[in-house]
Parts: sequence; C-alpha cells; structure tokens
Amino acid sequence: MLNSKTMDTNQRQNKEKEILTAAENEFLTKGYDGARTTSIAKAAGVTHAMLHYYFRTKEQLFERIVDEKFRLMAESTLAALGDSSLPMKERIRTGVANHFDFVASNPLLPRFVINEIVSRPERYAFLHERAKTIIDTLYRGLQADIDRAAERGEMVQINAKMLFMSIMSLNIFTFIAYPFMKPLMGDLMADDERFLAERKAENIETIMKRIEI
Amino acid sequence: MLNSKTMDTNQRQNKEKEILTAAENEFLTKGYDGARTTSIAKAAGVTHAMLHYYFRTKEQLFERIVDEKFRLMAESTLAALGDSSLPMKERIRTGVANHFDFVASNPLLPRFVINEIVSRPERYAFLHERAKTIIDTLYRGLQADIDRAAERGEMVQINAKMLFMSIMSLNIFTFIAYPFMKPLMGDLMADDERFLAERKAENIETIMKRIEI
DNA sequence: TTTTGTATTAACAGAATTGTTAAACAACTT
DNA sequence: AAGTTGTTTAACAATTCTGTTAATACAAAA
Repeated sequence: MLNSKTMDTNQRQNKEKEILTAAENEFLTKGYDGARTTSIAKAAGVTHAMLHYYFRTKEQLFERIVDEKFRLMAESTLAALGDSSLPMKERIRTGVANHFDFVASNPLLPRFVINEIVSRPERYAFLHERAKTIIDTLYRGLQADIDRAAERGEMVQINAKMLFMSIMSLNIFTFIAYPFMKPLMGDLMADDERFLAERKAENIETIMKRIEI
Repeated sequence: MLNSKTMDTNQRQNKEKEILTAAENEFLTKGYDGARTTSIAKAAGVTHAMLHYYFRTKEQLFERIVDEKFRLMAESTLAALGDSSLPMKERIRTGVANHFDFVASNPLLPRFVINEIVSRPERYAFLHERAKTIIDTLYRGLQADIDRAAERGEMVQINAKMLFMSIMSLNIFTFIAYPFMKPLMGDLMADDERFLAERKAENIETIMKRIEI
C-alpha cells in the first residue's frame, strides 16, 4: 500500500496536516503578524525546524491557509444569494439561513479575511477584477428577480446590494462580535446553542420584515 | 507664557501629540503586532529613540491609545440605546442614526477593539465585571420601556438585546467591511458620501420595519 | 548488508525590532 | 558666564523570531 521510500505516507500526511491545523488556528486568531512559527510547531507537536522543512517559510505556510480561507469565504458569501429556483421570499429566507449556518461553522473566517484585506490591501488587489465580474453578473440576475417579484406584489422594491449587505452584516457580525458580546450578554448567551438558534431566527425575521410589503 | 525649563511646552506637546497620532493610525490599521515603533516614529517625524524617551515602551504607548479607544467604543455603543425621554419609535430611530454617525466618524474603531479582545482576551477580562453591571442596568430599563410601548401597541414585543445586536451589526459591519466591499460594489459605493447616506437610511429602515406592528 | 533517500534534531546564523545609554546640545536661571 | 535641566542624537545592546545547515537516525530497496 505504501509507496514512499522511507516514511509512512500517512504519517507524513498527518504531520503536515497537524502543522496546517495548528497554523490555521494560530493565523485565524492572531493574524499573520501575531502568529509565531515556533508556537505553531509546538501546537503541532514538531520542532520548528520541521515546520520549515515541510513548508519552507512562514509566508508559504500562510499562503496555504489564506488560499483555502479566501475560497471558503467566497463560497459562504454566495450562499447568501439563495437558490434562484425558489420563489423569492423562500429564496431569501433560505439564503439567510444557509449563510448563517455557513458562518456558524467557520466563525473565525470573516474577521480573518477582513483583517487581511485591511492590513495588506496591495496583496489582494488582484482579486478585485475577478470577484467584481462574478458579483456584477450575480447581482444583475438577483436584482432582476427582485424587481419582478416586487412587480407581482410579493415583496417591496429594494436594492439587491443593500439587502445583501444587511444579510452579511447581521449574520457575520454575530460571530465577529461573539467573544466581545458573550461576557456582556450573560443570560441571553449563556447557552451557546440556544443563543445561535435564536439569533438565526432573529436575523431571518429582520430580513423578512424588511422585504415585506 | 511658557513655563517649561528648556523646550517650548507647545512644541513638546506637539511632538507628543504627533507621536500619539501616528501611533493611533498605526495601531488601528495594523494592530499591536503589526505596528512598528520605528514606523510610528518615522510617521511622527522623530527618531525612534525619542519615541522611547516620551513613552518608554511600545506597550505603554499602546496603552495610551487603547484606553482612549475603549472609552470611545463604550461611548459610541451607548449612543445606540437612544434618548429615553423620546417616544419609543423616535428613540430607536435616532439611536440607530446617532450610532451610525458615531461609527462613521470612527470607522477603524470597532475592528480594532474586537481584534484586541479576540487576540488577547486575558488582558481585557477585568473589563467584563464593570461593563456587565452597567449594561445589565441599561438593558433592564430599555426592555421595560419596550414592553410598555408594545403593550400600548406602538411596536412589536422584542428582546432588547436582540434588537440592540441588530443595530450594532448593521451599523458597525458597514464600516468593518468597507475596504472589503468597496472594490466589489462599484457603482453603489462609487460616491462615498452618498453611499453612507443611503446605507444609514437603509439601516434605519431595516430596524424600523423590524419593530413595526 | 550496503546503499539511498527521507526525516529529524540540535545548534547556529541573520535580520529585525525594541529598548538603553552616554554624550552633545539648547534654553533658561542666577 | 556657569550651572542646571530637559531634549536630541547616534551608537549600541538584547531579545526575539525566522530560516539554515550539518550531523544523525531510520526505513526501504538493491
């Protein structure tokens, strides 16, 4: 089964993976500047020389993480656009719900991505062209669908981008501010699972009332 | 007029102030870890030895900034609670508007505060006790006012903390995500001033429709 | 069993960054 | 003018962190 010359391939993959997992955690909580390769190595249970052996530099290790995370962020963002085969109100309701769930399962993601873009904008400038084209197309479609639904009297007329920003705001901020709000909100956030369910319902309600006639 | 032994007091204050201004900008955009004392000194037009002469350590300089920013954050947050002497709907409408304006004039503040708390939670644990007490009191009052307004049929019954989180989400996220959304939203955000006015109106509308019967 | 390529360790090198210090300097006081 | 005090500079010390290297262990293939 094993075709590597010397080391068990699974073991190697496990070590690489453990470093990646530790790196992900370190980078996502502390950012590039705050992360320490020694601390990542320690958390992964390897010497820091090994980390460099596998990933050469901190920068390269970071890039592995960042690539994956940016893709994931794009994917989760698209979830908020909803399924265009559904009736508009259902589409928006499930869009909000799915986006919330997506962010809930990657709670550190948005803050990380935003921080990266703010602290090193030049590094990500190349993404803009591509992202903008995709987004423009998607929005044109969504806006047209909204306009039609509004004409049929199913919902109010509203700017698709504005609605989209509201969905992102409500869902993402919940998790960005979580560590900050939790100690302050006491009872309300005492039971995490229950709070998240309530918050999700509240965000859906807020958006649905916004589009109600 | 000048009572300092050797240096013009105003000049000294200016130097201190210039360092503080440069430090504020550096810390708020790059965070503690990303900030460089040499880079702060350079931006302030002094040698880095001078920075240490005035503020001893990076840590102490940072604390000056952080203290002020945390206070400002608390202040701006309270704005969202609104003026309790107003009728409830007016109170909420102006609360949202004032909070938006506050954040608009300190756009880097929320991200900075949140990042600090996430990346070094132990450092700010001592704030929780105090903040929680204040918040509990304020919310009890707000919730009671909301309950009364709901009984009078002026608005829907809603959990005050949930409403508050929605206001914070909508207003703060607008500015946290600004550098991230701007290149993608093209036309909508082309004219900053106009976009902010529209976004403010949209956030108010979203909250007002949420509390409408 | 020798060979070969990979994995691992420990020690070290280099760079960047923070912080210190001694000496020069400027301004004010007496 | 001499002394005092606070400011500024330049050089340097110390630390921390990233990255390298040389030696070694190890496992499989020949």
